[in-house]
Amino acid sequence: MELSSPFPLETVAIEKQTLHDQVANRIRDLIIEGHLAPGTRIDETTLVEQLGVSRTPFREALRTLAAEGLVIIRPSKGSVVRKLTAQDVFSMLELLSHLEKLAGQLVCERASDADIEGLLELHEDMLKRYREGDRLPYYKLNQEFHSRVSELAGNESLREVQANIQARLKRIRFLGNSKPDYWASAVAEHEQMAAALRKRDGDALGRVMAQHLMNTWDRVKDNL
Amino acid sequence: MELSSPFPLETVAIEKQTLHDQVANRIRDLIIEGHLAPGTRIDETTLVEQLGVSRTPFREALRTLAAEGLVIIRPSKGSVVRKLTAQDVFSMLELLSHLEKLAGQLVCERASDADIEGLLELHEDMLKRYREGDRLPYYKLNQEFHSRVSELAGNESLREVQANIQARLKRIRFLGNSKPDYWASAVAEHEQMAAALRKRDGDALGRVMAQHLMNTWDRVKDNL
DNA sequence: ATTCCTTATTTTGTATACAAAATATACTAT
DNA sequence: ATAGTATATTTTGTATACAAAATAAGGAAT
Repeated sequence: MELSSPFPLETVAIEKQTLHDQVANRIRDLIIEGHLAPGTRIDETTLVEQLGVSRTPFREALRTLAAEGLVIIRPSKGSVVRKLTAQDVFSMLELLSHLEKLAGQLVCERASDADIEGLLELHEDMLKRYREGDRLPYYKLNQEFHSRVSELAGNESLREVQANIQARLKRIRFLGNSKPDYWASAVAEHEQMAAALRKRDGDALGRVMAQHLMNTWDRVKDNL
Repeated sequence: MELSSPFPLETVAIEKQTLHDQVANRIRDLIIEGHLAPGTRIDETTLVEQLGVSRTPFREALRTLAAEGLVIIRPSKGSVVRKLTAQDVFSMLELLSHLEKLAGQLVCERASDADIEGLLELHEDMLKRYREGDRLPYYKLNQEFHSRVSELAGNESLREVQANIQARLKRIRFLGNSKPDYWASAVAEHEQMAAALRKRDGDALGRVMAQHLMNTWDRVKDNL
């Protein structure tokens, strides 16, 4: 018999998905993809029916989403999809810009050459999508790029927080790319990021990423 | 009949605490105050009995705490109080140092004179506690000081994230003040913060606060 | 009609009951 | 004894049932 893996099994095994996890993921997607619009009341009875689960896992899932800030639970009065005010969005983008600035600096210090290479490939993919006008794939690659930078910064807490804020902003950011000239300037900023990455110039990368996010605010603020 | 208050009632009314909220708060305190030690398995049956609630609100509370990062839920295998590795703590302190740096900068730009004054009073209280050797009150005022700075930075997202990380680190940080010389240097750093606050020198304040947290790491790392 | 109050209906909150999974125990074979 | 397997027990996950609160509907008085 072969020698078994040096890692204990549980770290390798695919994590079992409990029902409430699945439900949380499902509702999260519904919110992020806009099928449950901000401000919408979350009707337990119908949603539970549509998902084919009982209220128990459903309500547990709601608590998770509430802690993530996607949903507001008003005691005895039902839950609603959190509606972001302009101020909410600004505060998130301001914070995110500082977080990604930090991530940009750290990634240049800490990531391996291969990882940087991977980021640059991602960037090339984005460019291709841009040139071909494929908005949705571009958008997804863009999310992936920002997530990956945070991940490769080598600070798990930073990664978590970035992921959470990015999730909350997903819909908003999509709007920001909806006008062509906005898209063009976003792409130009990403070019600068790539250049800084190639030089592993953390300060430059951080600066561009921060700027990128404050520009996102400018692109987005009038839609709120 | 009198004219009613100009504010709608719900904004004034005390928020109704549902059972799962109370339970979440209760368990959170138990964890933070060390009555539920890191790594401890959370036994639903006994805990539910002690709290005198049924499993439903208890489990909902657990999901909240899990999302906050205080508890780990292992599907079908029970929950445990999250145990922080040295790396976890480092990543939190590194992130927190950047967050509070930002908070320090912003508070100098955005807070009112009265608010700054309030912070300085808090600082004086801390000094008094230090001189009298009252460790626990000092500790609480210290937490309050850092929270207040984040609050007065005028960015709600920043405040939330700071509060979350501070909560996770509460126990750890207490350790950091346990040795007298550590305490002394922490107080010295706070003196610098106060000086910067008086001058509304955001850069200086940010620098000291960031440094303060990286020093916390040095004070704490050997106890992990 | 409009306002107020009363009574239904729906919706939410919590407890309990049942099912499924994991863990512990006891037994058998070697 | 020990390893392995089968069975019992505990623990977790989910569904349902009941209670309490909020909302909606209906009707009486102005």
